[in-house]
Amino acid sequence: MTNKKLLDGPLSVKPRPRPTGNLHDWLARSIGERILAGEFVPGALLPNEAAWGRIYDVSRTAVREAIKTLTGKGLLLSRPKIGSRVEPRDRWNLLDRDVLTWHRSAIDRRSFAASTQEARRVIEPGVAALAARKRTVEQLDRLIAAMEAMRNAKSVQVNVAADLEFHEALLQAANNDLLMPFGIIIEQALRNLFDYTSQRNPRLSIAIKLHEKIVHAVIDQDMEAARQAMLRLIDDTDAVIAATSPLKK
Amino acid sequence: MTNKKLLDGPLSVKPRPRPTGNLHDWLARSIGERILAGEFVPGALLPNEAAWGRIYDVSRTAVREAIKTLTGKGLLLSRPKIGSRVEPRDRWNLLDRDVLTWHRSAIDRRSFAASTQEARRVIEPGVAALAARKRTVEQLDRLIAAMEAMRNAKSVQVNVAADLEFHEALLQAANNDLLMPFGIIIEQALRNLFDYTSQRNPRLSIAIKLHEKIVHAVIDQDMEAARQAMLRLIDDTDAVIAATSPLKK
DNA sequence: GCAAGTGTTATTGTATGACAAATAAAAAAC
DNA sequence: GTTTTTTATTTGTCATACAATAACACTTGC
Repeated sequence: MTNKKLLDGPLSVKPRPRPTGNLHDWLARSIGERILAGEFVPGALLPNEAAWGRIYDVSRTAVREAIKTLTGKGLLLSRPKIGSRVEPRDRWNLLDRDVLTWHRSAIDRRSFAASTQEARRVIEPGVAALAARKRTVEQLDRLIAAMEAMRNAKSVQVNVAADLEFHEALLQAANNDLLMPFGIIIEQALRNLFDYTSQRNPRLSIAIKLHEKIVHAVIDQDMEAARQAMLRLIDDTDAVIAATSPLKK
Repeated sequence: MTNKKLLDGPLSVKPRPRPTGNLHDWLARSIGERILAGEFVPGALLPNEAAWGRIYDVSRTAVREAIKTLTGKGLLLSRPKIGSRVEPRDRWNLLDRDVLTWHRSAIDRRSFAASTQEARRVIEPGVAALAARKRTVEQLDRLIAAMEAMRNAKSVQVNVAADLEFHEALLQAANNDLLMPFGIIIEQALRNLFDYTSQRNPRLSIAIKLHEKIVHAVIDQDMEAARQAMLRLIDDTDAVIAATSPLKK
């Protein structure tokens, strides 16, 4: 950091808790978080590259690479003489791992949980039905193994991992590339749920039974049964969330 | 282009049909297409930055920015001393506009149509149901306006645009951010359908009636009716696709 | 006044060269 | 054989210079 041109006045807007790891990654994260937090709304013009460089005391190269990363995620569009403008929300790749993480930390927990559960309710029953129809035997094995791991889990951590693996395996068994990106929502929904309960799930045995119904439907290749079983599982998750205090954190 | 270090031997692997517009955008597209086409499979190591520079006769700067773009889309991961490695497929942001386009041109039309229709069948009925429950009056107005435009359309182009607008409006009316990224699938599905028929849709009047049923269900806030109406619409689209020659192009 | 062209200027785009940091792989030491 | 050290390769970061683009102000001609 031999950047001589430090901001010398009161215009120095932001602190710079200089990080670990790659500079451009960290920059992309910093700027991305600020966009998702609403500091720069869609249509707004960002500070220009040189300004970012001054704000964070980094070279224009690093700034540009960070901006390219964010552009790749659909958050920005840069044009000469104009600058970098925040894209409309419907262009954002909200299912990108990073973007979803920033989004999650920008909104309150409960409404995030509500969105994820709502989205799961739209998609996962159909995924379960597809998996029931199209799964290969290898994919079925993976699902059964995840079920087994869930049943035998001795700790909450192991249980959560098995749960994630179960839903990931189911999604993969649906054999449709275009649905795979949805996995990140399931993952976030379950992690969020885990943050809520944070203890041993009191309904764990119920949850296990519900998962088993899905497995059986997939074994039988019964699309409707799979769909219904998944719906009941999501209902149960909603119940767990509803049972936690709305004021918690 | 004053790059003196041209490849001088028979190792010069690729042509360079130097493009229009931004170099790094074009580079990202070129490399992205090659990845989606399977030239570099997940886990494979890409040529290093300097090599790309030689291959396309561009500076390392441009190469790095292109790679950052692709990394932002989840296709790559770069590490010092290693290089840039193609990420596993489930990390790819397949719902990114660019990535989906590259994917589309990398696989054959029919299987792309099959995937998109299958995905729509999973997602859109639930979206229609959600929209029926949660739409605001403004959102309903937008939906009705799209319906009107569809009814009055004099050309295929206008009809397709209205159709896209209809489904986009419906998706927006579902009021769930996490579902918005799926809009790109619907868009691609409809565009693909248009490429198929490429003429005036012989079932146009049927399609319009099916869309109207959805509108009425959303007006009535009848979730089940909306779901069923959407399912019937997708069935109809499948029928149109099935009616076209499997050998066409 | 106003339309059309013309120049000015702010911003991103591209190139080059240099060095830092990370780390896999090879070499050396034990 | 195992551990440690060195080396080499690749990405990461910086600085600087200039090109390309296009919004905006300005002139010019009518």
